Amino acid sequence: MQRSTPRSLGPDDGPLWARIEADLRSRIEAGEFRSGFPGEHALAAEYEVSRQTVRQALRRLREERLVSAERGRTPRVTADGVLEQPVGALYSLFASVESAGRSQRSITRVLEVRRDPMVAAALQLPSQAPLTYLERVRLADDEPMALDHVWLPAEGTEPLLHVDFGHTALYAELRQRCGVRISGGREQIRSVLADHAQAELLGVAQPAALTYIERTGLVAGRPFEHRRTFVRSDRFALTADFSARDGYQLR
Amino acid sequence: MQRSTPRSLGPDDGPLWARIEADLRSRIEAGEFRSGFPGEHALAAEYEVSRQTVRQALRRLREERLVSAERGRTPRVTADGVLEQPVGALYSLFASVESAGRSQRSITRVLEVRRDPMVAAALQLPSQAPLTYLERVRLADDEPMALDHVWLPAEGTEPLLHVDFGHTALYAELRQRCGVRISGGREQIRSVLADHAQAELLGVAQPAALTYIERTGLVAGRPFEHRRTFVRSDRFALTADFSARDGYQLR
DNA sequence: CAGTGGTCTAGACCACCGA
DNA sequence: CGGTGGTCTAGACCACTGC
Repeated sequence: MQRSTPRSLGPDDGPLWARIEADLRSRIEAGEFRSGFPGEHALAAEYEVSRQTVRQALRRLREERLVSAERGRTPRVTADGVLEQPVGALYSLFASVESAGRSQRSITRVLEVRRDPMVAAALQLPSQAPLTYLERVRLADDEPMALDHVWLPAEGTEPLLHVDFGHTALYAELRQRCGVRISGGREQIRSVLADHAQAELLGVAQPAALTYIERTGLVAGRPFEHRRTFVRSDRFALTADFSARDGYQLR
Repeated sequence: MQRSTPRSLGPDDGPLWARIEADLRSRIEAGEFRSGFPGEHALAAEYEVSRQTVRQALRRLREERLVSAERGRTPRVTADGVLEQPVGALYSLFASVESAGRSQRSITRVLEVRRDPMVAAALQLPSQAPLTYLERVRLADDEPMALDHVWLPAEGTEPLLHVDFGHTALYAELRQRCGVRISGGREQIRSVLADHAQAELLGVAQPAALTYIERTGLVAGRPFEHRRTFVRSDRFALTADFSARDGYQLR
């Protein structure tokens, strides 16, 4: 709680606003600001910079919805305890179900530690590294919607083995029980034919086309989650808006 | 060419920077700035505002890549004659082919004026409105890749009826011959089974899963393009990166 | 070299929100 | 009412580019 000395920043390599942004990120990460985030005037005073510099430092944090910013309102850190901005085709599909007023639940078919050299390679782990494996059938209003396979490194995800995934979200459990937050990643979307087992689990007649989403989720820039999801395409579609202004936005 | 009087702006309803942004947009649209775009200092002088206000007005234009902005370089309008920032699943698929070093061409199967009440409704036109219809098989290295159906309002797209679409891109022709620029829109992505005709045209054995993309392109906020594309999913996939910072980015 | 955009300052007025 | 963010000004210094 320095009062008259300015907050000291990292090495003098980048612009001032970038160093302030980085400092604020680490302070947020460290859990400071749990009860309210400072306003622009306060930050300008604390860092002994102009308000424009503070605003530049806050620009990205606000774009990412990491901190709230509304005129008049008390600013807050929104990522602490609240879901981070959800992105991705999977989230989009499942969210569309809920926005249609349909209930959602899962049937866990497998939840155990396994080894799989191919998946281990995708996660950049030794081929015999133990992996937490979760296989679920996802239902919308008790109707099969998707078949979901998730692999995570067993190391660090032990608490998940005792979780009932019938109604809870994987990412929320990962965050709360393991302190791990998926920050980004890559998805590949294809269409495939359902095999016999998949058709049976999803309740579709063969032949049937499924939407296949393969996702690699990153934590701190390293692969942490490998996921394969097969979605019934007769009932669920991906919708996106695109524009020069906003790029590609899944809905 | 006012020199000592400031440039007059529209009604005094929004922030100054927003009115300057709108003014710059219309000036760009009108074809001013063909030989160089003014710098920030010049714009500040012309509008008699501070440079920060000019920078705020330019922020979106730069994000959209409508004008270039690099330190030291002469600023330019980039949308004039250059492709606008391409977005969308379709573009992503076709771009991945070219980045893999494969050649691309199309076989035009149909190019004519048609009527189709369903499509007309999607384009918000009277049900018997004439429509320019283009149907192509798209090839990568002479191998069938996708089946592409496009409908446009016939009114305003007459010049397209004499174009050879074997090697040219629809959007470029639309821009150059009809002065129309697709600024955004919506896509829906599903998986479907190929019917007999599609399987034959695409050279796949039935049953086969295809990726089906339905796109509505907007011009000035109104539907202008209705497109249905069926892509061989055994050879082509959609890939996207996602992150809190950048959202969902097709590759 | 002159011109560019990037960064930064030290003020200011205002609309809006919540207590 | 006090505090918030949104807007705006009139300067300044600098790194970089292209001539």
